Amino acid sequence: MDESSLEAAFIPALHKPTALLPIAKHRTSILYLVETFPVTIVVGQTGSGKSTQIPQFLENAGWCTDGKVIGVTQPRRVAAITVAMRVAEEFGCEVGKEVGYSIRFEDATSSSTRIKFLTDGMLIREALVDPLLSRYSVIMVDEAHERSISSDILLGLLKKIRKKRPDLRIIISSATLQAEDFRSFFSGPKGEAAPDDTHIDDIASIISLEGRTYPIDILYLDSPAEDYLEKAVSTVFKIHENEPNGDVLVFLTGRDEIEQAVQAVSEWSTKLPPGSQSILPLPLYAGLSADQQMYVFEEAPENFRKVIFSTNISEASVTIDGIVYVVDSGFVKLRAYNPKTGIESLTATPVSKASAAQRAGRAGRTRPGKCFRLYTEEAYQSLPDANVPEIQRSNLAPFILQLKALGIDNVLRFDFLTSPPAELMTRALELLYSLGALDDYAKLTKPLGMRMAELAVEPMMAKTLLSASSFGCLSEILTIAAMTSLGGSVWIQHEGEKKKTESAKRKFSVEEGDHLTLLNVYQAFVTKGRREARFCHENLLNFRAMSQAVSIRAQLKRYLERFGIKVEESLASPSASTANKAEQIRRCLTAGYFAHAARMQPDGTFRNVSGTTVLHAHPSSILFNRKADWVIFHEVMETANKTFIRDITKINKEWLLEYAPEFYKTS
DNA sequence: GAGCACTGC
Repeated sequence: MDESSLEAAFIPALHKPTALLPIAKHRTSILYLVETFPVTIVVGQTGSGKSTQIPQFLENAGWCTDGKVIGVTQPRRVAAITVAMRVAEEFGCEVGKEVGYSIRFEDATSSSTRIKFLTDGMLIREALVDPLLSRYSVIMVDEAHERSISSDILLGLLKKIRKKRPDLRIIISSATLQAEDFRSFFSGPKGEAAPDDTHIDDIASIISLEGRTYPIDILYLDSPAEDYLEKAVSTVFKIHENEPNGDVLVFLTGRDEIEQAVQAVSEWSTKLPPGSQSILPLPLYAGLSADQQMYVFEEAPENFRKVIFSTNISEASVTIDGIVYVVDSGFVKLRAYNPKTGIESLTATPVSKASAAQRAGRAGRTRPGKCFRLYTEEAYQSLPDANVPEIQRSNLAPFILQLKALGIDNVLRFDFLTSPPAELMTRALELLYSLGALDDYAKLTKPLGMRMAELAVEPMMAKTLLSASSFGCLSEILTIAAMTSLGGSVWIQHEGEKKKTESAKRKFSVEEGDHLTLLNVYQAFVTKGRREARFCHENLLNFRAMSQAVSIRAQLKRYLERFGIKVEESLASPSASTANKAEQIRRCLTAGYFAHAARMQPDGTFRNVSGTTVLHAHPSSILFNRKADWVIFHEVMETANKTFIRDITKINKEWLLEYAPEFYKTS
């Protein structure tokens, strides 16, 4: 056979698939770098095997002698569990033996554990007890490019620890774009120590691993879409009509949009000619129950093309097999925090290039795929490289408290990967001061501030809990703290059954507000409902959330007992007990939430104390459309149209002056 | 009279 005939038969592929190189090929170089450099930055995509293989290479190479442990942090609990399970299997041991994991409520480790997977928040907690993290020989921070607050703070701590523990080895796993940021964070800017430019960085090095993805065609719109929701739906139709088999994943921003799109597609798909392949549209967002979420993982019935309309949950947290086409709206809902008002907002924002790449990558996991971006290539070029790190757009109070508890007094000087705006710091310090966690010199108070830092709830609730004994309602406040930390997932909402949910709620409602109502729900669950799923089902309660509340409550109780605070359990429902008990609970809540006070106006809306912000009771509140005067609330959030307050309780104005005279002395 | 993306101790 001559060469020319070969050329005639084969056409070179437009895109070459990335080589399927196993990470094993890099074993020696990784070990060399970890041996030589204090900090190693590993660049590799999902699927490169870095999280599972690198810890095993290190264990094998003797990094666990003398009882030392290799710690691998993950941003999410599920990831810590699943990676630990896979590594344990490859290692040939049970989870919890040589390979284990540690997350809130679950410690699957033992004295024989050598490779330990844990959430980054958990490792920061460990530093409270063991400030130099002396048990660990190597710490690998996985998915550091996501720039969560905890992984950012962890990196700052590790940089500090490294100076006192030169033997500690740090591995940071990152996407390509951010690798250089991490390197210069640990080594200083390139050439800083060498004016002659021949300086070889002796602190941090970067290694790249090939990922295992297939090529993906990226397609842009030639002119901007007026309505990306409409465009998303019509793009799905086009894919269905023109493209070969393969499931579709559509990225939208929220529940509303997703339900609309699912509706539109299912109406349209009934008009498909009989006999042709049909479409199965499915929603996916965090608010769905576990059962409803499971549908997206099931294979579509024969002659159906699965189309999943999803929030950002599928960008990193959830992986669905069989996706060949991705439709990217180009938007995501992001949380922001306004330090001037202390109000969080949640608004649809253009995605970053990093996010867009991650979304597109979801198409190429099993075979070559296509990504339809519902924006122009020009618009893509103007997107920011990465999202603004969480630390620059969040309420920092809980983290300042943790840093202080770790002995870092001068938080303004803390070495942040990216510094938070000064206003955010000031706001957090002011709040902590007003709660009594910090003294006039911004030092952590003892025991109050120290205990607030140790409790796994946000500062205002921590203050409430630590005040509860003196109000004689600790048992009740423990329950309320657990229930509010569920973040509104107590009730199950089925589509088109809003009325049913409302009447289910009414059964437990307490006139004074949401906190006492939540207390009522919990007490009914553990007594009448015997903590069973059936009770939840009958009352439209979220069983998973209620069980979670039981665990959180138990954990908080253990903390308090460790502080020497006695918890006297009482299971009387607030309505059945004296009115005095309910009042004590409301007073106690005021002692922690005085900064979240508002007063109802004649028009039914609320104003904050300074009168500057119009607040609306969230429709999920018992006080929605009811009359009230002064209230305190757990949470405030701004959406596109309105600013809502959630978990609201009626109080007396005098209590504010009684429990926060400093805070309210001018008003 | 109307709605919150995601994660964590």
